[in-house]
Amino acid sequence: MKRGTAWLSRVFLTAISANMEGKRNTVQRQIIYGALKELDIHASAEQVFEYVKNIAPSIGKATVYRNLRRMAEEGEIMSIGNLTGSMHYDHNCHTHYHCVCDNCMKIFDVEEDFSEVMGKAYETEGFDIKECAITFKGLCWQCRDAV
Amino acid sequence: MKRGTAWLSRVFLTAISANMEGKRNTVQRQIIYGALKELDIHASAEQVFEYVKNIAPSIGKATVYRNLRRMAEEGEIMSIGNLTGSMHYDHNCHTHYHCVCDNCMKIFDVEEDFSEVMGKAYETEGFDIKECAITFKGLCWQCRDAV
DNA sequence: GGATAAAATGAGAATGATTAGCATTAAAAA
DNA sequence: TTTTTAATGCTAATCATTCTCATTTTATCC
Repeated sequence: MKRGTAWLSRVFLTAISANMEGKRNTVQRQIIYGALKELDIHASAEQVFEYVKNIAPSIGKATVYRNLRRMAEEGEIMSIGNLTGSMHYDHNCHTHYHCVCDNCMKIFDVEEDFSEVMGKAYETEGFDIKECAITFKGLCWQCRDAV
Repeated sequence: MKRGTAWLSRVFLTAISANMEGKRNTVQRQIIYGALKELDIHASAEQVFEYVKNIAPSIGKATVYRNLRRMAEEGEIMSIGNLTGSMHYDHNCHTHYHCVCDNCMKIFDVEEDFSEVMGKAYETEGFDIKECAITFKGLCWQCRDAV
């Protein structure tokens, strides 16, 4: 049973709004972006790969890693390091930060505005700051009670 | 030419002040701690290993990784992830944060106090925050002019 | 000071995450 | 439809790190 992936574009016709000049909007890329959005848990590349396998088993692991990295570089999604040893991705691209629970390892959003923090470091360090990653570690409200 | 490492304790008699109950203060551990302090560049485990090889070529890579991880767990040194893909270590243990230059990849200290930031996240997220990692990326004052 | 128990070491194999190489496939343009 | 070349899907390779385990060494006990 040989199958292509063209039929999938009907299912996963995700509107990818970023700059695509010179790039090709492949079905795989759409599926991967869609999977990240569906998962909605700051998924790791491996988690995205597992999810994608159910939709299109022919998609290779390298394609998942490649697309996630590129999408992050192009600003279409956000990459989050320093959480669990592997890279995680977030389809939510507006500036925000993260908490990781030491117990359940779930990742939570922190929506506060820390722009004054960046300005502070800029002034005193003379460092031309492009981006700022803030990661909190601790216990989420569920695990705080359970542990 | 067979040599032990006992002679080295005279050279690297670093005062390790942390809780050592049940632990053994081996010569290797002292050398590794001393190397991290000498390097003073937020070295990676690999960099520490390279430096240590010059002092005591017999010290294995696993021992360097093992000791750095343990010392960080015990609070004797500080580990810094999310910088370059590998784990870095800092003998400076008082609370502070880091800038990484995108160009020269050097790591700089940020001495500001962000405790109010942590408090803010605690209040609004209900997250019991144990630690907070803030990493800035950008260009240092040298590279800003050179690039 | 020597015997003893257990923690720590050193060497290399194993692991996990990620990337590289390359022949093949398939978007977008002509 | 043909052409161009970016993107894919394998697999092997890489990199950082941890694991395994026989051997060594530290701290303790006599």
